[in-house]
Amino acid sequence: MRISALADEAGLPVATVKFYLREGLLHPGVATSATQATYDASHLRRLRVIRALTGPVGLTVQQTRAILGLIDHPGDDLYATLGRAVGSLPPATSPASDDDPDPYPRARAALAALGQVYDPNFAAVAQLEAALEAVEAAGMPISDDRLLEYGRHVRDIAAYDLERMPPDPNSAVEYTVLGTALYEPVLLALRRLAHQDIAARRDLGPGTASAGE
Amino acid sequence: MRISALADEAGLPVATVKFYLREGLLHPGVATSATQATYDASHLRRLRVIRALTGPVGLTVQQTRAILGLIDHPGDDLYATLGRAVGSLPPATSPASDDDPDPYPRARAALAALGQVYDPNFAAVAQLEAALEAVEAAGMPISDDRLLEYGRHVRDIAAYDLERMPPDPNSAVEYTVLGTALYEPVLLALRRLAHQDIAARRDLGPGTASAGE
DNA sequence: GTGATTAGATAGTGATACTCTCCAATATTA
DNA sequence: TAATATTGGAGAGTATCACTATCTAATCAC
Repeated sequence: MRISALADEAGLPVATVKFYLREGLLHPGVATSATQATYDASHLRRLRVIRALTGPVGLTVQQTRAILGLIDHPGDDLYATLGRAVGSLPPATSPASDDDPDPYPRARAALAALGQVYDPNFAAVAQLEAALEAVEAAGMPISDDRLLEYGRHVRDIAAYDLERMPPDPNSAVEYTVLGTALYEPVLLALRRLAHQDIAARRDLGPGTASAGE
Repeated sequence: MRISALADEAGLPVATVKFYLREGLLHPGVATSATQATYDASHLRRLRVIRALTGPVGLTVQQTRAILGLIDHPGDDLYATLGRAVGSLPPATSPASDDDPDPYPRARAALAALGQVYDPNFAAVAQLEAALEAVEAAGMPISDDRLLEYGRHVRDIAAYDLERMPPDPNSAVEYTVLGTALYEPVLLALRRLAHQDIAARRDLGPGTASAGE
């Protein structure tokens, strides 16, 4: 398969495929001469993953490269690989300064309330802190009750995810890393649809709301 | 309060505040002369919302303007306003062509399985379709079982959200629109943390995984 | 009255994700 | 075999975005 056929199959301009090659997102084809290389199904598959990550998931090329790198060269520790994967996902957070004794107070409190491990080195902790800061600053702080409710459901979802991890180590990394990233848009779309569905069923006009938090 | 004081309080450069004024994200202050205007707490509050939306939520200035516009000028129908809000949120989707009899087959099937209303005009339906297409293309299709599991939990979360809607119509719109957008990063961070927590508890190395889906 | 500040407008910047152009070498086809 | 098309590779160009900087005339604070 030559580059034009590959681009056609993937539904992309040849220039874009070349761009991904240059950026190291797509592995090179097998060169058959100075001006020719052949590509196979693995390239097509990779292009589809790239488009999924840069599209609905909304990753930049840099972030996509980081995620793909983890899949291609997983460490021997899935827990650590998962941590690195989350660190490559948006929203990007800056590392906390070393001399701050309690860099993520909101996240720490939240995780304590949920009975979960608090590891300040995990990127998602910084992401949670930033998210909690933002909702607070925007005047819509999250009550403990809401946090517990969200946490409980989300934990069930995560448990479901991990129960279905494939046994093969390489597949496990790919499943976990891609699953974390790819299923997020699905989850958000489902939540938005559930809001709509419930609102529709209650036939809520602006004056027919119920009690506050 | 003058613009420099406002910028200081919000922790932003004056140039950025001016930019938001120009872009119509921030309402103008009260002009006291040709070269002076005063700003108040409402401006500070608005700046915090803007930063929350453009930061962790990851909206562009355009999308932020659309969301703020909905809060400032809500229609008299919360259901429709919610629809417009979701349409302004990423990921952006292009409208389906009118002559396509079934533009969102995956989303339609998913909603049918969940027993929820299918409304092809709702933006989240297109978003769900795009997300499902992407996971499929990436080689990690979602099983019906997983969809049901996600849908069930997410629906409970949405029900919790709507139960706590404030009674006042204007507050209800703000709560619903901002709540949809602002709580999403929290939810995603919690899911990532739950993955980590469960992985840590099981002390999962690469070889210690369980059964596949 | 003098130096700082402001509103408002215009232009510049740096990052990002492509997209285009060009070239010499090679492949395909008539 | 000759004409035409395609390719790999490299470089430059483009469009968008979210600021950021500069400038000017007016006004403020001391």
